[in-house]
Amino acid sequence: MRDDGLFARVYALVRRIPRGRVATYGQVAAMLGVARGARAVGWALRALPEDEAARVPWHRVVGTGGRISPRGGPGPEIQRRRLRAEGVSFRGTHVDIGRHGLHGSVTRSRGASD
DNA sequence: GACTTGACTAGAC
DNA sequence: AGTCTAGCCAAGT
Repeated sequence: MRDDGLFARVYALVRRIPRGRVATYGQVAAMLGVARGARAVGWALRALPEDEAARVPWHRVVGTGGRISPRGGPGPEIQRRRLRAEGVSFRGTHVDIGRHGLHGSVTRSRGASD
């Protein structure tokens, strides 16, 4: 399997998250095959270069329950604003993941044999 | 190969 | 609902 590092895999998956929809770190990790790699996913996004951030909708990735992780910068603020711009409903400080969560839309359309 | 760090998660207070 | 602790995973040093 391509060991391009977890980054490429995370980016590729996050990139195909439909607009107006959000996924959790754990969800992304699970789809990548790393059941408890939620933290690893966060690591990948933390290392997300600006040039990649331009094409990767990192703002569509939130924590469990739709909560936005406090990375200690203007990040959360921008993320929330961007999600809102996509029509995502917010329940206070958390995203209404029950309504915008991935219902299986990100289905990997790659070969059935990965 | 061991230690440290971090955009995580679930459970307890 | 907010805060703390313990457990997990991958990458960096």
